[in-house]
Amino acid sequence: MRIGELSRRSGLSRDTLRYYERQGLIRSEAEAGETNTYRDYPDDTLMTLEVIADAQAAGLTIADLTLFIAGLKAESGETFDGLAFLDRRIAEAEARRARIDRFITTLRQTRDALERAPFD
Amino acid sequence: MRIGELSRRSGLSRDTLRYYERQGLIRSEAEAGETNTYRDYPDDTLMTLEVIADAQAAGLTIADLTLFIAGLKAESGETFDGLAFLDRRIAEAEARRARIDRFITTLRQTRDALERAPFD
DNA sequence: TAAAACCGTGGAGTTGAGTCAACGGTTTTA
DNA sequence: TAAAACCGTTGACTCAACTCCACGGTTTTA
Repeated sequence: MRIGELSRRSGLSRDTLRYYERQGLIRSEAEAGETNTYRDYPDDTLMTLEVIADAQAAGLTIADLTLFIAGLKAESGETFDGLAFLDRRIAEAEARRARIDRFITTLRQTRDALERAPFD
Repeated sequence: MRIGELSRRSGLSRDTLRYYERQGLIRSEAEAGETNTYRDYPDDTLMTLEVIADAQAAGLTIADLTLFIAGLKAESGETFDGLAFLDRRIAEAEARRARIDRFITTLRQTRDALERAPFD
């Protein structure tokens, strides 16, 4: 699919998609047998973009993600300690989730207090 | 407590603390009866800083937090729709939480796959 | 009491993640 | 077939959240 369609379906701007591609997060090929230079994205790019959004919510930077993607497909064994990397990210994501949970509790308490005493 | 101690105990730099104060997130008084111009933070600032960190994990910007704090203490009733603001933030925080959960699942699956096939 | 450790201000610089503008080529549509 | 709608690149710009630096005053410590 071309960038315009991917943009519509993902909700991300064309600039953002090209930016992600420059950073190595997604890939495209030149459209087959065309004279133009238009990008052609495979359908599963939409799923990749969802994972990217999830990872960002969990606090990973784009550089982290690049490393992650590069590491996972680097079959070169020793250059990247995948397990350690993953364990670290899991712990960080869980810590962030705990913070969010705490904040949701704070918000709910505030909300309830405000609802009970609207004219303070 | 002075800024150096607050910095040590919170893990935030002195510059960050002064930045937060400029943004209205925390407050200090001049040290009582001193000739200097040193900031003096109340002990509960540490708790405030925890809430700020939680809120940031939940995706709020510092501007959001400033608004939030200002809104809650503005007894001026009409200028700020506290309930709507809170409901919106709760929904956003929950959405972010769901993304993180999904990402943790992804990470765990990746980790398990890597552990089972370490020499791919 | 001098050195070391703190603190203050003002302002410039950095980083991450986009976003925008200008300019020109390509497809699609009326 | 011309206008509208796309697409490409390059490079500058923005914005949030810090971070650093220079310079000078204050406290604490050896």
